[in-house]
Amino acid sequence: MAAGNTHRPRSDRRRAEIVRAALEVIAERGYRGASLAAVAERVGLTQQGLLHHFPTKEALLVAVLEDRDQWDAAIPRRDWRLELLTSLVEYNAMRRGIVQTFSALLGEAVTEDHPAAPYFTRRYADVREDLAALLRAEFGDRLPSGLTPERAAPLLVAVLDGLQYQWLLDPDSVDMAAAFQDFLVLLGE
Amino acid sequence: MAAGNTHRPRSDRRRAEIVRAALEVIAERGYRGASLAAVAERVGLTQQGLLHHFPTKEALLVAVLEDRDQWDAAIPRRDWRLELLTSLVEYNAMRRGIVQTFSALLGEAVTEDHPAAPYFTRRYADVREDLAALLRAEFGDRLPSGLTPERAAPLLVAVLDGLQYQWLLDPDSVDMAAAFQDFLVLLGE
DNA sequence: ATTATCTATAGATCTATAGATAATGC
DNA sequence: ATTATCTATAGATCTATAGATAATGC
Repeated sequence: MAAGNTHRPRSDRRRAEIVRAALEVIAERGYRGASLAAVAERVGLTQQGLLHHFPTKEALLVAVLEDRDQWDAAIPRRDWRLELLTSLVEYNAMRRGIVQTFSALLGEAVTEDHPAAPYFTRRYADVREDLAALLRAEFGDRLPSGLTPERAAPLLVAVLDGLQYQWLLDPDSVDMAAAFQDFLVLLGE
Repeated sequence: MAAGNTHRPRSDRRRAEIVRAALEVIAERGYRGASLAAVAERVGLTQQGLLHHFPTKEALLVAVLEDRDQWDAAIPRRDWRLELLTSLVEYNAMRRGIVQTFSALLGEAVTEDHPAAPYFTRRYADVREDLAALLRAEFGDRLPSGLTPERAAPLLVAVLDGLQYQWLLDPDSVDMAAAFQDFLVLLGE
């Protein structure tokens, strides 16, 4: 029901190429600054050729956001553990591009009527909920520090995002993985 | 030596009006999305009239960033205390516009060659340093949790920034001030 | 005189539509 | 036949420059 991507394999491959190129261009220039022509050029198409696969710029953005969800879905968020978060941060430190794409999009999403705003709003609500569940599974109704899982969850998300910005601006001064580990110790003791 | 703004008071007032309008437009559309015409219209000028006061769009951005530094400088960062940070967060929760402006700029600043990137890189290095000094003054060389001030500082910055994004996206679901207070408890016990 | 503002405009972009041609898959 | 891609182009913008006019301050 959700699929429908076994027929037209050629087209699907093209779309995947375009989405990947869009991720790159958004990392470099943000969504508003990303031109369809720049994305098209990266896959050897004209801008009009690209619009055959995605009828509008916004449709391309939607595909980019869905693509990210698929990555994450490799491991259902319900099954996350704290150690998994640590390795996620370590993994992210090795793929600057993708971190930059989504940090740039998050920043833009707080401006008025941004097409990615509903996505991020929903996503963060979900992530907070899932992380609270994770913390409850790990620690019960109170963390060692006395916080409830529901109050710790937004802090966990904030640390993850906030560290990314500091790291992107100055990778040599900020050790994302070590800092995140410090925060986990804080939460857990 | 740094001043030179007592003569031409009329011009300075105009520039201040323009900077304020620019803050608003950047909050709504980001820097790349903010057109000089939109800023000009807000102060009753043509776009070309605005360029008399700021010769380029980038010069206007620089003025916006300097304006922010002046706000902060009302209380020198060296004199900050933890309680002051708490009231800063409470204050920020009452001025969404300015938070939105700088959250949008921070997001854009991680894209390539963004004119605000050097500003944020330097600023965060400074803020981390000053917050480490603050924590050392408050707790000594080890926080109660065992962290050094230098390791706690980037977490503090990350929580401040990260909470702002969650709050901007969904103010009803995130109590910025309460969450920040929770984090301070975590740090201090 | 100097400063502030305006009109006119060059020169780049950008997204999206229309319609023609080339390539692919039954 | 259908899908993919291209050329041509409309219609908006955008920043910045040039040069004229209006307002201000000695």
